[in-house]
Amino acid sequence: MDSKFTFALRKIAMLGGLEDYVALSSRELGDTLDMSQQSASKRILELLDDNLITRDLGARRQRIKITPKGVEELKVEYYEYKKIFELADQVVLHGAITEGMGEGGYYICQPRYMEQIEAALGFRPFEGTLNVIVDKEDMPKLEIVRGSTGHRISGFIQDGRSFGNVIAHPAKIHNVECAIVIPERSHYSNVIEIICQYHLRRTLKLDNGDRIDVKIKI
Amino acid sequence: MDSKFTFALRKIAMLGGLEDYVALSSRELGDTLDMSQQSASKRILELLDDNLITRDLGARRQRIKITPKGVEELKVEYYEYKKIFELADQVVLHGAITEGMGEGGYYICQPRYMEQIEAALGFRPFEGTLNVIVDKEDMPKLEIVRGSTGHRISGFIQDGRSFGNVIAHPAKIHNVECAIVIPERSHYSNVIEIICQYHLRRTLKLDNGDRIDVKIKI
DNA sequence: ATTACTAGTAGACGAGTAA
DNA sequence: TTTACTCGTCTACTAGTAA
Repeated sequence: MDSKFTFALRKIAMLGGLEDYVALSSRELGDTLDMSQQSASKRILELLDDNLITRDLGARRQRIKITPKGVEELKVEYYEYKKIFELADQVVLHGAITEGMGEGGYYICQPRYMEQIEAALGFRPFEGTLNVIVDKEDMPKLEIVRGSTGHRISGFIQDGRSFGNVIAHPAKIHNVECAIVIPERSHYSNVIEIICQYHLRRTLKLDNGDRIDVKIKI
Repeated sequence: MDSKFTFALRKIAMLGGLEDYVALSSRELGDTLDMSQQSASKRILELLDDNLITRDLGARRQRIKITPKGVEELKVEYYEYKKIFELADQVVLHGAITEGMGEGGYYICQPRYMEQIEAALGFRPFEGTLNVIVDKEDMPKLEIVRGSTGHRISGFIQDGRSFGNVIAHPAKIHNVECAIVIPERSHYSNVIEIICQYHLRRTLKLDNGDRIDVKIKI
């Protein structure tokens, strides 16, 4: 799609042509597009040719409306921008609550981890983690998270058992501050573990299978 | 801003040039912009000239990063799209034109009301209101409007008669800016009164019984 | 491989103007 | 007033090619 077409389409949308016919002379369009009346008229004919707008050519003033195809074109650009600017500072993962493996909760609740988490994130986690199965289509976004810095929580050895480094990424679930924790040497997994100051299941009344959004700052 | 500049800028952003330098040859950029290597090279020079990108011209591959000015340009477009597509905060009432009761037109045209309306809505209403009988099935939507904030137009007492508070909700009929006005202490009614800068009946060629859509921002 | 110059050309634009 | 044609100009593109 030629950028000058979507540019014109966007301006028509801003003038109200998205949902309804809008009275719009070629001179007016030319003014908003910063071009002559003649060129705007030509642009309108091109948009008509490409089936991006329809037009009701009245006696005095034409009325223009964007077609469903035109709306789709605009949405494509809109979603491009969304991707650009929402990926810039946060990633939103969609998924479903699942039962904890037991493992993660025990793991992260070691005092040596807890102290560091409190220092890094500003809260002392509730004992236990909330586990979320990330939607398949959001796995690339999870990889972005894995690739980002986060806060490193150093590992240690205790009672002959080795606890590895963990990366904590600050996040929010329904505006509740939390963090997702990922072992530094993690294998590929579609389950993420979330720690929080509060008991998330109780606070947000979550049950297994419930769907949630996890917003992660990166 | 020329649309072809923001187009190129957007593609560079999608390739990762928003936050960091991204290795991007003129041929690659040409491919994503659907133009020749030569034109892409020229486009890069133009963007540099306009201070929209900076560039680290290494021995083998140049690396490109969008400047703060370039980010601003992109954000302007992003917010334009947001405005276009998130105008979904509206209620559309369907109904039919009816004869004014006379009452409303006299009521709202009091200068004390008019001044406030002009200040709140940005237009001085034409004297008289357009009355619309709202479809029965849209009455729940009308209740949503009544429940929303709107602009309060304060009442007053004049010539021993009391004029109560009125709530004005900005609206559009076929893309013409207007507002529906509802007395704060209104009884249940399926007729709404609409004020507008223009004579709506004449401007939109409306007769009693004609059906219209009223889009109300909430 | 790159980047980017020059030269030639297609097409985009605006002025004039008709309907 | 509109919309939109023709036509001349000038810009924007690509091909060829140098560095």
